[in-house]
Amino acid sequence: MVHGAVRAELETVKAHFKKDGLRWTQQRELIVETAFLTHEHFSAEQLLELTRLRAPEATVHLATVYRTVQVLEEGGFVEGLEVEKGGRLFEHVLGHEHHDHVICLECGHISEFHDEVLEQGKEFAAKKLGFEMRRHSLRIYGSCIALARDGVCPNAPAAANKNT
Amino acid sequence: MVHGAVRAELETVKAHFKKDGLRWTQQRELIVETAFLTHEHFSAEQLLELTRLRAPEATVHLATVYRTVQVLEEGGFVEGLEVEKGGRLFEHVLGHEHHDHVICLECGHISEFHDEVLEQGKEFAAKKLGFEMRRHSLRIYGSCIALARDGVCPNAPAAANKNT
DNA sequence: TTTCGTGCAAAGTTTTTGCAGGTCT
DNA sequence: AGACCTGCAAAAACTTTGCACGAAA
Repeated sequence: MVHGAVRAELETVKAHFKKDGLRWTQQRELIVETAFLTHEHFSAEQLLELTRLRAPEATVHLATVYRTVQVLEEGGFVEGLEVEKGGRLFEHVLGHEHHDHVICLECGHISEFHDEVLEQGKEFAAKKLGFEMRRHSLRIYGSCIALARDGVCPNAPAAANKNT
Repeated sequence: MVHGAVRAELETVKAHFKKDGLRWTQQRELIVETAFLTHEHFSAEQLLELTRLRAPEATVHLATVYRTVQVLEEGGFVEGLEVEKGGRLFEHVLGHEHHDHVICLECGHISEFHDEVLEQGKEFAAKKLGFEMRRHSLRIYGSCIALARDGVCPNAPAAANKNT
């Protein structure tokens, strides 16, 4: 089930592909849909699994996921997040307000937050340097919010990936 | 030539190693010295090359660099910086004031800056979330400062690595 | 039908690991 | 001597690429 906002954005992506003479294939549609439906950060491998779950009958290959995500990133539809171990994680943008990340050093869990004061501070700092800011990434590392609150890390030591 | 500040820090690192029952070998000393003498971000491979330049007679292997950098990172003597392509870059900390990074999307050049307003903003934002901040990383991507100023990217397209 | 995309497998990168011999304490 | 390190090579983990066939325009 693809609800309104996702459907609209899907059209935008489709238009973007067509504009560049790229084809809108079954695989691409599935991958993009899945990326937009996922409210988590995902690796290429996870996105593949999620896509296959949604469409077990279709054939989708990891290489295709990589290729599609690359186009999406260039188009500004998803953003990559480099992490310390393993490869990169992605998240859709889909008109989201920019947000920063809070990463638990214990379990790898990633939370998001938005702080207007910080946003203005970045804007100002970049301007002061005469630097043309295109995008930015702030990550705060420490102990999980839930860990601090409940005394328990909801994501067990071995469960850094969570896509349910 | 190892000047004062580096020498002092070297002793600190050495003490840290010994405290943990780790040995202070010729390789480790060379690698750590080199890391502290370098005022640039370096990859493991670059650190190896720099070390070999400083001590052509010694034998140092890439695996040893990785192992040493790992210990240094755990001890808080260097910090890793995940980058979009290829592996991670490192930089020594050596009592430096914390700084943020400005990365040119054209040439990959990394500049640094420090902004007290931003620092306080991060502190405040983390506190507001009840998150225990251990460290943080802010990166602003855009066009090189020098590019904006001079109209020329000082680091030619193919020269993302610069360690002189 | 022409062009582009896909699956597959192979190659590329960067980082980690097992092992046997060498070095530090 | 004993524990820890190192170089080497092989393995791992992640991503990219060449190619022949299949799908989109």
